[in-house]
Amino acid sequence: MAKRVTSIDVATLAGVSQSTVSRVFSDMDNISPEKRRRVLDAANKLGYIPNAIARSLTTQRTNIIGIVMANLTSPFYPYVLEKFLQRFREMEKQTLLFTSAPNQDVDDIMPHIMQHRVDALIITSAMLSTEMADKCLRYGIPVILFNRYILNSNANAVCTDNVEGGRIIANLLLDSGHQNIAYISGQPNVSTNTDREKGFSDRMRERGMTEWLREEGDFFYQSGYDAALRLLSRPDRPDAIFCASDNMALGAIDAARYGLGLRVPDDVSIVGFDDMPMAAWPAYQLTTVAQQVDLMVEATIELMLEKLEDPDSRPILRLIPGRLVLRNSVRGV
Amino acid sequence: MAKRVTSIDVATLAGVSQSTVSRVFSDMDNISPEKRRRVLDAANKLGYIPNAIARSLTTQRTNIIGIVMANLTSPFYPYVLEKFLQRFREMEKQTLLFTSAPNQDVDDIMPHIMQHRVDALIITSAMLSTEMADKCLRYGIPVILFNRYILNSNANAVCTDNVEGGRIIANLLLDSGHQNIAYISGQPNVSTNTDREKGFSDRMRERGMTEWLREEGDFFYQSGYDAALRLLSRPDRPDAIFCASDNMALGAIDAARYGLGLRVPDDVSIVGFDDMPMAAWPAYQLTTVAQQVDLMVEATIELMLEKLEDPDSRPILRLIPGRLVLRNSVRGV
DNA sequence: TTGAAAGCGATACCAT
DNA sequence: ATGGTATCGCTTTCAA
Repeated sequence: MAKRVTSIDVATLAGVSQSTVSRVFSDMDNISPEKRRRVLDAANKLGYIPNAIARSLTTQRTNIIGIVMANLTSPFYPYVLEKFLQRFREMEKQTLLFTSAPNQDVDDIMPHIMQHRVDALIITSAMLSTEMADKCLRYGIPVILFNRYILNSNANAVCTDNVEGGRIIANLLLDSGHQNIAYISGQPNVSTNTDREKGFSDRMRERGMTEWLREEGDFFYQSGYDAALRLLSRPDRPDAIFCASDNMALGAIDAARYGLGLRVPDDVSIVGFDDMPMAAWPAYQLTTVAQQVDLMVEATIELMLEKLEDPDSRPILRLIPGRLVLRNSVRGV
Repeated sequence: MAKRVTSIDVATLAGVSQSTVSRVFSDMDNISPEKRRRVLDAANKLGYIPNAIARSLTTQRTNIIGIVMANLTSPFYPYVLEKFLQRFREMEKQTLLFTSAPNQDVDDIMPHIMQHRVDALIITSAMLSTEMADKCLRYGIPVILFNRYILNSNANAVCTDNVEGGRIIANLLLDSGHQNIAYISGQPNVSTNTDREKGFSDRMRERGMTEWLREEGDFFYQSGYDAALRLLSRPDRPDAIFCASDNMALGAIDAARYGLGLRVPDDVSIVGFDDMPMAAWPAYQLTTVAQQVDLMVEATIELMLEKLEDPDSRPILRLIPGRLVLRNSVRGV
């Protein structure tokens, strides 16, 4: 391998001190135009690229944001990741990406993350133990949860207002005259699921419903397909299904159509949650509550910057409203 | 912020030298069990986490792999990324993720990547100028292109055998008796597109076809939808369409069904390329040529490790065969 | 404006 | 097996 070029090599060639080279590449302004030119020439000639590792060691900042993604395979998250990357690029921050292994707690990978001294950490759709959150706080690393929250914890969070989203859907289905509304859940114990169900159930009861069908899913396509098949094969077949995610809703539509030969929305209305790109495809035309990803990402970054400024300010939970998107999978609207 | 804990603090508390602390955390074995315990106790008490930045500075290795993704929004790539992350996790490597801005050359972000001294770089679906490839070589950073290649360059590459894939599809459609086969292309000047088209065209001609319809797309859903709409509205409507990507093929199916009321495959057969998860959904049942992502990722990592061992070995292009997946979007098979 | 020198927090070589 | 110390490539005082 070619010998590595350092600022000393550049300094020697340019006939200046190493400090001066450093100043040029740190964008300091107290430098004579002539020396700056000489330094840049020399650097160019040698193919010098400043070493961010060494810089981080002295500045105590890496300019790297850590981001933990739980599941990239669900079509909603790549879009989230893309947005974050785009914003980070604009901010000239680098991104260290982690995935938590299936069913693995984020706690397990935290040591790896901390070793690299990221400036801040964003965790999507996964939980962090309170102890870990505290540890990060002690280390001065702001942590923002995205799409999950923990009450009474030191972790900040940005989340869609899932409870209100659930209410919106209950209203929609009841307003459009559905009588027998079923719910297909996501994984239990996940706030996105429980909140959506809570809003839905509360509003159902407020409006006089006392019982309804319910199947358990796991947010993924296949579970929606299977659960819908079970629901729609019953003698007391529901006339509407609220699925806790778009993914499951698409599965439910396919189950209705291709599994049982039913028409959507004529025979059964189906609603999702998230608004992933496929929801808009002609094949599905899914009515859903959109998570406003752009707003959520923006809020997350804003929160992160605040915490970077004042690490000890008290934790914040920011709720972003969901937006009802009417397409064509609910009859009578 | 709490004062940072360093190996010196641990050494002091444990009553040993700083070197010893370092040895414990570098997994050296020449250490008495008793001192090791004392060190670990002290570290634990203080909440010590080794600083990877400082370590990288001395070892000249970051343990970080850079990976550039062109478009996360196409459902094929998240799966690729997921695979890479999974393997890197197993190898205890971290991942620095970059996206090239739309229509931006990877060259533009290379300085950022190089600053962080990644141990190796994987570039998916984007090109690198020959000069940059050379520069990386000089810096001793192995570069592997994934899903693209450049002939006669210093860059290594892993790619599906797209030419053969194109041939396979021509054979399939001709064997099943189609007479009027159209092609919807991806972006021109992209090897994945040109190779697929080349294999397809060559085989078509070898088997006596001289002319066929062709529309230009860009690999994305909407372009497939639009192009199929144009093709299928013609008086000499094709009885089969080969789309250069699954994404476009799904668009084409929707265009046929929902745009024109045609049945797939009865009225028109449609074939894709990639085998993304949705291709298997009941709504589509898309016949396609699968890119064998697992094999490709494995080959990429293997290649990377080879290059890490011997940076000056000559560049390698590794072709992975595509695998025909027969579902239900082609009639007569 | 410029240069000299002291860190940053590890690793690794050299003694012991 | 352990400790002392030079070193990695920068940034950042402090003097000049």
